[in-house]
Amino acid sequence: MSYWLIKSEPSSYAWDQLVADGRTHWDGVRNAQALNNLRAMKPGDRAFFYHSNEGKEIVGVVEVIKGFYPDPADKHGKLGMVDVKPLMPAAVKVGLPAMRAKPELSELSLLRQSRLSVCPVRTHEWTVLCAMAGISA
DNA sequence: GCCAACGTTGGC
DNA sequence: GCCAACGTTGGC
Repeated sequence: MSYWLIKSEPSSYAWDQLVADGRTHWDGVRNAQALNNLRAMKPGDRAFFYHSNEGKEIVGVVEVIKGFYPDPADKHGKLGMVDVKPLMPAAVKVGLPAMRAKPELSELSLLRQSRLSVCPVRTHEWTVLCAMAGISA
């Protein structure tokens, strides 16, 4: 099982919306590197749900319930999506400054490449972040 | 195939 | 609202 972090601006798709929907297609990813990460997602993988721009914090955990499949609207066959469902909210939201303050997270993809919308998370990073969020996932 | 110009993302 | 980082586009 792999771990990830996916970003969304709350003004376009917030955690509460995902909870209300029960599941969603994670599409609209165009960046090549983010798409590569998306392609590597497998059912059962977990991802932090991060609110960018507003909040700038981890607000929950999602589970991948369907691995990468192509976007039928894309004629070039490059774009695609995965399906995710909410797993649990963060008991404590984890903001950027808190993450930066942790030496264990100095290599965190989110902190190193702020514009990458789908980031990998190492196992030890996942563990640290779960502890900070007050959850066990 | 290089690189300048431009667009977008996202933190501040 | 500004700007840094970075991706993309297009002229050469």
